[in-house]
Amino acid sequence: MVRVRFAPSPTGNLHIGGGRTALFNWLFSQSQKGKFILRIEDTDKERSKKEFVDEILYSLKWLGFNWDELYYQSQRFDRYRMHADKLLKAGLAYVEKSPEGKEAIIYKVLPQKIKVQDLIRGQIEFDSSLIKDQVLIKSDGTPTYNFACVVDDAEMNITHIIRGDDHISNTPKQIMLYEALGFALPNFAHLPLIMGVDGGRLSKRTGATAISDYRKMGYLSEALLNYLLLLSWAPGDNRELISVKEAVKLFDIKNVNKTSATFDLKKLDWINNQYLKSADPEKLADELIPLLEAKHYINRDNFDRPQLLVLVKLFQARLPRLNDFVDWADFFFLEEPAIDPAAKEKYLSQDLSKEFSLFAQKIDSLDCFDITNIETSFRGLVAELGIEAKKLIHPVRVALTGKTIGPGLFEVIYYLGKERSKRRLLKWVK
RNA sequence: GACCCUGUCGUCUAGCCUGGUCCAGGACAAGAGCUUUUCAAGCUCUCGACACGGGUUCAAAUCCCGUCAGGGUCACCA
Repeated sequence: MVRVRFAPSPTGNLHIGGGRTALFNWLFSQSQKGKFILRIEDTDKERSKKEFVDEILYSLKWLGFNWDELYYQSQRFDRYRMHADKLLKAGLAYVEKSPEGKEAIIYKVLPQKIKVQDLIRGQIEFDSSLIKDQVLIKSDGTPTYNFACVVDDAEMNITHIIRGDDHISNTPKQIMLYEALGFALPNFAHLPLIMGVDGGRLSKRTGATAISDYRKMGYLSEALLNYLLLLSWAPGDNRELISVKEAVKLFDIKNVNKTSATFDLKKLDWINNQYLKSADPEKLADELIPLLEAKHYINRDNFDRPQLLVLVKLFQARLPRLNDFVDWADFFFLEEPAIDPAAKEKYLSQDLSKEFSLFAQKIDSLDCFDITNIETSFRGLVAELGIEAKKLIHPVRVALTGKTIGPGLFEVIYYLGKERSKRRLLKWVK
């Protein structure tokens, strides 16, 4: 039975790199019909925070990673102590006293060659004479990372350790401890790191790093997962859009790339748009309701849901991020549209009183106010005036929406309604 | 500095294991055009890479060596 674990430290939010590590662990466990174990590495009492634990669990749930078991290292200190004492008794470790008289337990590193068979990188060799003695239990009684990690992975029967590249140099240290403790070695697989656009480590400087921030910005979890997947793995047939569900079937850890990848928001936006296009409008509406409410565009308990669904359908094909809807569709909710100054300059700087009032009259006199009739009357008007349709379409769009971009004009007029459309047009009639 | 990992279009990648079908394919971005209505949507086209140098071979992106470059790690943080 395959057992993998994701072991975040609650000293910060779940970030992109952590999310990606969780993804590959989860993917591997699912593809092997194994177990996915979550272990909170909260041995650092100073830096570990309950709020970060909550944030990490929340983000993992949002991504859809359900765990089979959950452990906290802070509840297992007696296990680490017990194994450290064992090494002490066996003469493989020694005690060192600090000037204040506190005792730490330190593992004595013996010179040897250590070989690791990495599932992604192949064989890696280390010379342990380059590694200094390793602290197992610090003088404050807490275990060090490498020690707690080995004890836990062994006691939790972890079969495959899938983690970031930055842990490669921890691997020989951990292997020595496995052997000293008499534990069987697990398999190792080191994923390439994700870099920021500046080539360095992904950091807040190079963009948001917390998974929850991506949710806040309006990315769908399916899209983020698809993007993260593509960052170091490809199904091999030139496909870019692949769901996690499909990936589970096709995944083979041997096909994971070795090269570190740069996190590129542009492609994430594109993938997100692809998912937004085919997303269920009902679900998108549910996500949007709190955002629209925050802007006071709607009242949660009293708004026209069918109307919102219509708007979602009108916009979803062109949104890079779901949140853009709030700004792009604002003119449906606001009493007066916010006019973009550049758009006004470009399309409303000349006097269109005659054209606007004629069009207002036209739509006012429509017996059947529907998209087809609105377009027919508009086409009739520009024919009468002898002008090109686009000479009037753009100014009308700006007057009604305040923007130069958006869905088709006649749909906008229809959903805005006869009265509001008229009022917004006549506002520009002198 | 030492040790370790990695090096295909600006970015993500396919191909590399099992050399020839690759004057290197796809996607994002960018640029151009089309769309009797805009657009961040759609369609079409264009630009653009095997890090460098040696070697092996009839033949190398693919195998070997070296160089260079980028990254990671060297904590009583995880």
